[in-house]
Amino acid sequence: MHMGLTLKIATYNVNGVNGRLPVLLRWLEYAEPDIVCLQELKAPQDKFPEAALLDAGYRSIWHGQKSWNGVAILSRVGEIHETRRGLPGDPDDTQSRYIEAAVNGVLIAGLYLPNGNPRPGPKFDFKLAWFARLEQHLATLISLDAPVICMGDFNVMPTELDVYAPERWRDDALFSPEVRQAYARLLDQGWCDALRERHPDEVVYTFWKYLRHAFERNAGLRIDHVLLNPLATAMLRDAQVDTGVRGWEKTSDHAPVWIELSDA
DNA sequence: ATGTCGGTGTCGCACCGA
Repeated sequence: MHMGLTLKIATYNVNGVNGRLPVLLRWLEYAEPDIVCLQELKAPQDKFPEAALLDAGYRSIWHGQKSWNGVAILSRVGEIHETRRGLPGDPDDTQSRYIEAAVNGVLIAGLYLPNGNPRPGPKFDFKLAWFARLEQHLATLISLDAPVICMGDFNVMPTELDVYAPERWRDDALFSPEVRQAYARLLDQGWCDALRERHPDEVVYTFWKYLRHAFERNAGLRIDHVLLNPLATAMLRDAQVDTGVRGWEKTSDHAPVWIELSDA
């Protein structure tokens, strides 16, 4: 990162990048993020709206997949130097859930962690295995001599404060002890949960189901997270959720989350 | 259990995953 620079970096689970394109473009214009990670593209590799995003001022790299998953990194502040797509450790994992790139002197890791329901079951086992691979990989990134930002839909509520009705989520794959412990181990590695760092005691949600007017009732969850290595943590100036976006027409069930980093 | 989306397949309504 260059001296005197401020970067606004965001993550947004769009829940279908093509069905959601008008909302995505509207949010980019409204929020003016410099770097963005997207999840749940739900688009094959050749159906990503590269041209529309270029028109909006963003270049992109993406890892698409038919029907499900899919992650992307957008930048309006220079080239995106891809360093990795897919987590190491399982050659049989074909799901597009991880993408990583160097942009403007910072390393960006964008991820979409498996949902894992129903628990118990093979999907839950896959979630734990994926989490273990993430843990291993992030251990290799935390001490890099550059700010590292690992962000996305983790499908984990880290604490009771992050769930509108904790008792109803006890057995769910998003709130199970194994998964919360895995998230806590990332923090133990030294990663800083940026949103919680800036809002220690506040109820902050990033996701509300479409069902039963969850947003209107603020029956939400905090499952989209921004993790910072120590160098990035020292530059953290702000972290917020664009909650209003969740109230827009034809919106995603997630709201965008962003941070501001500055070396000034 | 509830009930709401996008994407996909087979064709105008079913299913799946979330």
